[in-house]
Amino acid sequence: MSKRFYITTAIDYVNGQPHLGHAYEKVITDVIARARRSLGEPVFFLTGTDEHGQKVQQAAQAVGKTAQAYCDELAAQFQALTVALNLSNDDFIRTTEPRHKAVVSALLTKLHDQGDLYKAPYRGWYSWKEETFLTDKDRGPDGTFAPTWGEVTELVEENWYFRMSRHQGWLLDHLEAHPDFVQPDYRRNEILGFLRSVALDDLCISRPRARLSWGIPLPFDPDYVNYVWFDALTNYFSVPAALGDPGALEPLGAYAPKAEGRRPKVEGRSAGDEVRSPEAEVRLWPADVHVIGKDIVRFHAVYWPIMLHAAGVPLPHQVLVHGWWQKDGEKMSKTTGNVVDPLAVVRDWGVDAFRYYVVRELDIGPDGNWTDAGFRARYTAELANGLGNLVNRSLAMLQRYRGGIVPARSDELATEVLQTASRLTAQLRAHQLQAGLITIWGLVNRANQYVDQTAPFKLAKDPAQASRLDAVLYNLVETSRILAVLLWPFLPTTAARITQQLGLNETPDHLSAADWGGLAPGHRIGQPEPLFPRKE
RNA sequence: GCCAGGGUAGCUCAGCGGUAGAGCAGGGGACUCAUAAGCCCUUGGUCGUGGGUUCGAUUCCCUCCCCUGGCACCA
Repeated sequence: MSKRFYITTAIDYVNGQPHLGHAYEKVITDVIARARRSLGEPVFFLTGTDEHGQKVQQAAQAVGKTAQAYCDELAAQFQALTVALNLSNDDFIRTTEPRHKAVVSALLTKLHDQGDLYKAPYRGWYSWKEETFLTDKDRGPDGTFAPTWGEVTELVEENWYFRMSRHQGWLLDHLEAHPDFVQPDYRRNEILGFLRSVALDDLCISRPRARLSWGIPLPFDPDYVNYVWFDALTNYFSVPAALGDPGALEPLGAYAPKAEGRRPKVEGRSAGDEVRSPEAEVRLWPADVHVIGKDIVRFHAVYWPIMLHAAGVPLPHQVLVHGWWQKDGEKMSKTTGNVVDPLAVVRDWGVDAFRYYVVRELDIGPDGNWTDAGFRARYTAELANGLGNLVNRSLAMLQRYRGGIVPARSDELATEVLQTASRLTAQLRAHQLQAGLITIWGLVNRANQYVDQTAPFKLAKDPAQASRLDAVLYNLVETSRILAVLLWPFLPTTAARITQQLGLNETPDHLSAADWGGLAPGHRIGQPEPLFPRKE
């Protein structure tokens, strides 16, 4: 089997509840994943949680739980989010899983044996209360540390470092040679600017176990655990390796852990069945797209490629960087309460309304602004009155005038529909999701216009116009069918409902079905039902 | 402080040498299949400021102001 299109989200740190930012990143990743499947490519979509580290250890302690129990609870919440958002992820990685830890250890052992890691002392100001080193940024205006830090003393601590700095020139060359490696371009330019102007330091990759126990031990020095980088970033690589992907195991050579042979287990999903077939050989690495937020660009565009390069592992093809959401023009903050709870929106408006709004409102890259009024406006105008009403009036007229029986084929809208599908295909390949929705709605609007121009409700009153009415009705229901196919990556539930109302059994999950003439004359459609009920 | 991007209709943005466009919002109209939805028409702008180049600048150049992002520094 050929290599799958392998796409990942960032893994979420389990120090709080899932919020809009988490949900947004997962939705756009899911749309890309579904789009590639719809285009006929095998896909592997990975998401998960980042569970080690001091904050987790402290948070667990604060509520009197073990770190593991605390992580289990929060991981369950993030897994519930993937279900609520109707994500088609093929696996869900938790960094506390043995399959992940084994790969992290293998990678580090290889680097250690190669001499890419070294131990060195670190001297700094340490807050015993907060259990962290402070920097000059933490000093007050008078040069002292604020009392909130508690006792602060100068401390010397040995730690392990990764020889990152020596790869700076190589990375710069790589970025210059691969314009797609970081997208959008302005993010790439920022990284290029950074690499040209700043000398990279080596990366501190450990914490003494005495100070931080909740982490993956360094395989060559049991007094230390991993600090962030090789733990969190490696998740993208550890899943393919654990699944036995030769593309991931071969670079590790003798260091490779034994593959579990376990196939990804994600319950209750419909998409990507072929991906989960147990016989299929898993070929994922290198990853095609890492979807991340702008706050972690440097880790993914600098640290991660250098880590992989040093280990002799092929690099992912692209880091795709999205922006952040504001609420009503202001930063979302728990303390002020101006937050958007994605689960509440899904509950009140439906998962597809949520998916639609976030993809339609914000292009991948810039920051966006969530307003409840804007959400409501798009829901009403574009989903209910646009798409929903079109499908509803089209099916209702076929039921009323032709008893729900599809008439003879007519190709009046065929050209426009195929042009839409063609344009959308190109946009999906380019990850232009917002543009894709605009393209689809161009067809929605055209079809609504077509109803008024052809006025089937007038034709129905004149028996002499029967064949003309047939033609118009065919164009409308066939357009509705193809809309379901086009919408699938974005609004899978809605797409399935349209197909179902059309009385079809298949799932509209392949763009190849967007070919004109798929509805057979004589087919009996089902009953129309509003897709997006108007709210009050 | 340095680098990049941006300031165009009430809102979100496109245009980038020949005195401006889209969507939404606002106004009007004809219709009735439909979730009182949809369709058609339409009012809105001295294109951030001040200069310059040009026959002519929103469009090119310079100054300044403001916003956003990145980096650095200080705290």
